[in-house]
Amino acid sequence: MLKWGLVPFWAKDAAIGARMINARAETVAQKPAFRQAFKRRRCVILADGFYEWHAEDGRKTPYFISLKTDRPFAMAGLWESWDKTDQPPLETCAIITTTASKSIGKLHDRMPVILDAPTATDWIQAERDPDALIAMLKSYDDEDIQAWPVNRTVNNPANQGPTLIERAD
DNA sequence: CCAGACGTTGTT
DNA sequence: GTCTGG
DNA sequence: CCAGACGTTGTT
DNA sequence: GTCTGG
Repeated sequence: MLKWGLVPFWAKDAAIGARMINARAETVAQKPAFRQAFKRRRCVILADGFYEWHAEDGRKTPYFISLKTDRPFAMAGLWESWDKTDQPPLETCAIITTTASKSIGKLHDRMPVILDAPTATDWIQAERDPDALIAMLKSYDDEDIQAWPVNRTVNNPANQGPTLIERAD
């Protein structure tokens, strides 16, 4: 079970993971925290949607973003194993972000990298040319994405359940 | 040379 | 572990 | 990102 | 107002 928040293998303290939730596609191959995972430990994180917050009238309105097919999809990720304690290794992951597609860009300037099924398979192959990997990290086709506002109860991560993704206006 | 950072804009 | 900044 | 704390052992 | 924790 991967925990979100990538803890680099060299970290002295697992707390660094809290700041390693996302990795930018533009720099993931260079950054010390991610580049080794980029070479050897790529993964996909499956979801049926994600949230972005849109600043409007001094408030941040959360939006639920998903595929028009309502099917789950793969997000490009990296994982690490951190083995600096007596405990079993801590396995963690990060989600790669890229420039928002045109429609999502109205809400927020970044979005997770969504991979279609064949590309997801490519992404997790052991040996890949770094340039080919980077080329996979594009924003997803706007035509296939839908978004709608949801209730602000989603702002508290303790809140769970299907009502969080119901449309609210 | 050593000290300090190592990342992104998010909720796991 | 490796790079950057001082 | 938002929610919640924010501090010390105390008297303007 | 700003920082920390989740």
